Amino acid sequence: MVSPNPEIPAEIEIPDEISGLRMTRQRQEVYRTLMQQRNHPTANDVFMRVKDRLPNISLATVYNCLEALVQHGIIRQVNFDRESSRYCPNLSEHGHFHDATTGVIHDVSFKPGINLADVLDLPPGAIVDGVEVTLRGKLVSL
Amino acid sequence: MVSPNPEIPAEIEIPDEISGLRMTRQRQEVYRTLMQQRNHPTANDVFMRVKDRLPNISLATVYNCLEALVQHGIIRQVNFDRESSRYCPNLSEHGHFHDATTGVIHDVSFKPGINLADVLDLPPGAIVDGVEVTLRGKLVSL
DNA sequence: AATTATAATTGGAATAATTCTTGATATCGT
DNA sequence: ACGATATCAAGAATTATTCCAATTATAATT
Repeated sequence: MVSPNPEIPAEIEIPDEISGLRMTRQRQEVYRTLMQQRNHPTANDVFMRVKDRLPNISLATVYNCLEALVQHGIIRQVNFDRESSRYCPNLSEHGHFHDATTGVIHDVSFKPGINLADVLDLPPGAIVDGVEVTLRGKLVSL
Repeated sequence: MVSPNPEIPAEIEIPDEISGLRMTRQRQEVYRTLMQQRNHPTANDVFMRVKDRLPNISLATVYNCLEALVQHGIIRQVNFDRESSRYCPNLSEHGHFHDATTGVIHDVSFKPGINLADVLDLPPGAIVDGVEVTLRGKLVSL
């Protein structure tokens, strides 16, 4: 069931509910923003973008929406050191390369057939349910 | 050259200088704490422990010392989501497994011969100078 | 050893991201 | 439509960390 609201252009159609989460107008717009601008925005970035479509939305609501989406496994929250959290709709298992010169964050996938747990010496009995791989460095032109 | 100060028990002897960083009394005590209690303390944890030996030390100084030690590659700063930073004197390349039930953080090393860059599809031209691998999960008794 | 220069330390104020609170709105089930 | 529940908005509160200005300690120079 897609949203019938004519105000919402159909570029990206967002269901009324995802993984049991009711997709309110605010959550839709937050989610749409992440789907459209895949450059790992912060909560504040999302807030500014969403305001074009929902001028009355508050930053607290953006935080609430992002949290709800993260909680329901619809998006991922990404942290670099102590900087503001960033959000990303790419659910495939991947890491992030943070280019120090441009500040751009690149998604980094694992080579085919690689399972991170296989290359690590985990403590016995460890059941992993979340992995974060973060690389920092420079991107030089070849 | 080790510290001749008789107030400092010799359990762990700390040089006057490490990697070009002058080891003041405060930096020594901060570093000693990390070497002795290897459970990834926060700045505040370190502060409370160091106060036993240096009752006048300030939290700002602990932050300054930790930053100086990190900057000089003497210790590592570890971040879990948006929690307070934690600090760790284990300089070998390793990741961290965060046990959700106990809150304990376990160091996780790579299996021998594994180079993280080899299992990732890095963007072309990427020069990596810092890696962080964080796992979250549970530790079950076998 | 005294003097100057430089670096480190303190304590408190300032900052920034995020969370909390409360009252208003919207949505759902009956 | 009605009451119960969930969500939202606005701003206050919180928390980790950084900044600042004044003092103290260390190092370098004479």
